[in-house]
Amino acid sequence: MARARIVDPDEGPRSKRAAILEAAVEYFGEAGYENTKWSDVADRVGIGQTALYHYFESKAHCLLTIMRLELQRSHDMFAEATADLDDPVEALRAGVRAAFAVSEHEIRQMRVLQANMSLLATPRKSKREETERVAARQLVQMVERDWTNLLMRGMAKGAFPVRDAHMLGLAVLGMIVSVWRWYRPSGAIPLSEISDLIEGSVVRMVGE
Amino acid sequence: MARARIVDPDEGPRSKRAAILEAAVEYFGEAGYENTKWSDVADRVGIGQTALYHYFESKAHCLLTIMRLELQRSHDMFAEATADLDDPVEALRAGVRAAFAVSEHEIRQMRVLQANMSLLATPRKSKREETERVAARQLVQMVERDWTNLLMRGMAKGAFPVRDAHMLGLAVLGMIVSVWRWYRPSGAIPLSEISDLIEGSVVRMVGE
DNA sequence: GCTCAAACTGAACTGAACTCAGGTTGAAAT
DNA sequence: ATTTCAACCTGAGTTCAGTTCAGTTTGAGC
Repeated sequence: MARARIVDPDEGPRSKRAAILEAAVEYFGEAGYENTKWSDVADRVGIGQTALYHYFESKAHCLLTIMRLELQRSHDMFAEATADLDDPVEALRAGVRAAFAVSEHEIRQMRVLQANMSLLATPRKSKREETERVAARQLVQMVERDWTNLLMRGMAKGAFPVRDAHMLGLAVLGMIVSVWRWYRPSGAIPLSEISDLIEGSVVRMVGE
Repeated sequence: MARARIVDPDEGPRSKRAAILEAAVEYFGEAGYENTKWSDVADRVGIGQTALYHYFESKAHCLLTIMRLELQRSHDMFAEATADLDDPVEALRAGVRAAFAVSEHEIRQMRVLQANMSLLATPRKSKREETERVAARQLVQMVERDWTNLLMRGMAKGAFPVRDAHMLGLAVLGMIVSVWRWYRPSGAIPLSEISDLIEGSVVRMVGE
């Protein structure tokens, strides 16, 4: 399994793919996907609108790519943070902390992902879009399994009371990602405080 | 305060407003707002596309109306469920249970609301849309305050340990509404089980 | 300095949301 | 029973962002 991992295209020396993705994350994250014109992204990068189609099949294809990349990052960060922690409670805490140890650009990317999550539900007409969508969906399930497995491990070890690990995992994950709907770096509350509160809440709701 | 409550227009005897809202909830909820053509809604109701504009200024205006109505409902249900419960823990449990005591139509409406929440962030160009948006935003804050106040009351009474009630309230609310992103009535898990698990989780994370 | 794929472009096309300029209908007042 | 008029509706356009087309330019590597 996990054979379907998309290999991102090798970028030529004058490729603007990375610049497009960055500009798109910024616009989609700040103004919203619907509110940003595809041509705005082109302008920001300094190319004509049609040049975008050299890199992405469509505006949606670009969005789906951003979402997949963010999901890949989330999954990788979780795995790295929890890898060599045997104590389930410590692993749980590390997982939460990793989820909030993010740069401003990554925050925007999270926001884009969360705001457009429902896009992953329905099939796409074009091949490349559908490929990205399916890959993203699989990554969503992987991230869900990351949390579920952690909880199941803890329950098996007797560190957590036995409950429906899948549903509980979804609830934990839901609580964590809900932060990206309202959090803004410019706001009054520092992210570290949010992280601490969520970390404590997760430990309490999973434990006893 | 709360003076800005929108009074929904009196409907004439042959008004199709209710029918449009119902069809729109169904389409937006099942296929997604972006994926449903405004004319699909017209077809379902049995009128020409342009007749829609007699009732709503735009597709977005209809969506915003649906969202506002759902927020109003959520707020009212919470208030009703928790009104005469003095014990903070009991009130908390009642609030969670009320959030999940919903019909299939209301589930779809929740899904529409959650999937398009980010629409409330940026101002709208047209007056009527903006009015709906602002009203919806206020209702969001009211719902947030519902939970926050409940937590603060519990903390003041010594029923819950003192923590940042606003952040905790947002976390609780985030966990609850996250269910509408994945739950489908056709799925294997009955809603009552989800409700029970969330209820327990909320009590544990808020209490100690 | 040649080559050719990568990178780009202006002009045209598409389709869904929306506007316009009226036409129809039926509840209620006369 | 007729009239009235606001509510309700329509077909024919318009608009605009996303996309396609039919090529042209660029520059890294031979």
